[in-house]
Formats: sequence, C-alpha cells, structure tokens
Amino acid sequence: MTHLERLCIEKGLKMTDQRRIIARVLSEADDHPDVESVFQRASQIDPRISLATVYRTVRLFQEADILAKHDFGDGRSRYESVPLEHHDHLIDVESGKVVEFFDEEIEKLKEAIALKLGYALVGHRLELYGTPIKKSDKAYKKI
Amino acid sequence: MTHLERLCIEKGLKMTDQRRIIARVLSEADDHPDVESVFQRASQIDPRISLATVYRTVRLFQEADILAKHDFGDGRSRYESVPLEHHDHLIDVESGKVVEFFDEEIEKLKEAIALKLGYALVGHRLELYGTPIKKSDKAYKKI
DNA sequence: TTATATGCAAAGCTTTTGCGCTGGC
DNA sequence: GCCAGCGCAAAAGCTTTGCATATAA
Repeated sequence: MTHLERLCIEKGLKMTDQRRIIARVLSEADDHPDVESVFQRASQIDPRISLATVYRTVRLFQEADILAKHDFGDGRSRYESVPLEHHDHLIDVESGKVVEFFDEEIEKLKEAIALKLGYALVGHRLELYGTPIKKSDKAYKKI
Repeated sequence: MTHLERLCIEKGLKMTDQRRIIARVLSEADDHPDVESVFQRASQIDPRISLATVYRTVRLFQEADILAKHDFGDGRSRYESVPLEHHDHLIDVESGKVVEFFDEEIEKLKEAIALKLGYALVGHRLELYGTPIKKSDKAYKKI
C-alpha cells in the first residue's frame, strides 16, 4: 500500500479503485505532475478512469491536506503529495526543472515576519526562479 | 501624467487612449486588481475600451517590466504596477486583504539559497498566508 | 441498501486570437 | 499612408458540473 493510500484511510475517505490508483500515481511521482500527467499515468495502470475523476480526486486529496497544489506560473496546477518535511521550490526557467530545498533560517523568518505584522502564519509559498550558473557567467564569480 | 504612463514612454511604447487609461487605472490602484476590475475601472473613465485590450495591455506592460503579475490562489491573475522597491505579500485568509512587506534579511537569503543551488536568481515569489492575531489567540502569547 | 463516486459530455471561467476597421506617428 | 492597435466575437485551455449508472460500506 502506498503512503498516500494509507493517509486516505486514516482520513476515513471511501476508497475506490480510481482513488487508489491516483493515490499510487501521486505517491510514486518524484516530480510535480499536472492533472493531465496524473491522468495519463493512471490510465496506463487502469484505462477505466476519467479526467473528471482525476480532477475530483486531487481536489478531495487537497481538501484532506494530503496533497499540495502548486502553481509554477505555466497556467495549470501541479501536485505533490504532502511531504514529511516542508520544503520550497526553485524553478529552473531554462529547463522547467524543479529543485526542492529547505532552509531553516528562511522558515523561521517567515513565521517571524507574519507575527510582526500581527498574523498567525497558516500557509506560505516561496518560489525562486533561476538560471543555471555556468563557469563563464558573471554570477559564477560571486561564488 | 501618471507614473506608469511615464514608464511606458520611457520604454518607447506607442501610447493610445486605451493604454493611457489602463496605465492610469493601474497607477492609481492601491490594491491588486484582476483584469476584470481593471476593465471596469477603465470603462468608467472611457467606455470605448474592450476586455481584450485590457488583456493585451497588461501583458504588454508585464513584458515591458513595468507591471507585476501575481497569483494569490483564486484562479485569476492580479496586477500591480512595479513598485519602486520590491516587496512581498501577506494575504489575510479571513478577509482577503493583502499586506505588503519588505524584509532585507529574507531578500538576501533568497539570493544566497539560489546561489548555493547553482542558480542565478532571476525571479522570486514569497507569499505568506495568515489569520489576524487577536489577544485571545494562543499565538498571541508568543509575542 | 443507500448514499457516494464515476464516466461522459456539456458548460464555465479566464485568457488568447483572427479579422476587418481605426488611429498614432 | 502605413503599420500597429482596437473591438468584436469566436475559440482555446484548464477545470467544474449535471445526470444516469455503478459501486463501496
């Protein structure tokens, strides 16, 4: 049983074949697939699945807080099973590759800034967009 | 002449009545309007304006780097004239209010993290989502 | 059994685009 | 006068939904 399926059961969600398959696809993904990709991967496992169900299921999972929705600026939503430990994303604007990172210091700052403004932090999103540094680049000299 | 119109001229953009009006609406906005809002405000100044032109114009301004596009997770894009100094956003999830803030330390960290990962930072987005802290809240005690 | 989930196709929303007309420069 | 910009309406892309059928509990 996959990680996400276990979480579904813990949340008391009714498990259908479709949900199990979608949970598996999302659990096994090491990228950040959009709905279309999830649908394609799920269809390969079982063609008896519809795009509407994928949309309904990712929404369900999201509302159950076991799936995170991201928007990397390309017009569609991308998904990622809620990781054990939080992380942020750096998007390579040349290749579209997504690099995950975690920085303790920046996490503390987020909390502190919200507090200073009079808010309790309930969510946060940080995305960095960058181009790979090559030795010839000016930026490389900074290192 | 509004701030944004001046920037348009500096960038050498051809100025039509419509662009001037849209620039004015965006310059005078102290919120983060979506295209529909910009269209409505512009229409009040001059009804001879179409939604398509608003879309084309915000895109043009964005490509000229004089307008910033945001996505606060409600399905449409929100716009803000590029501020003199960069800032991030905290979104009040109860009221939808958007608070702008700037934190030197977090800005430096963004750059440093990208560099550490081998990237030159070309863009970044930080949004905090929070609920207002009342004296009765548990979080209030942290202050 | 009974409420809930699914598939299909239609519709909804935001955003883009083709085309003939208008208007800056 | 010419090329870019505009309005209009159609279409495109992502996502949601109505309805009849199927299925988990």
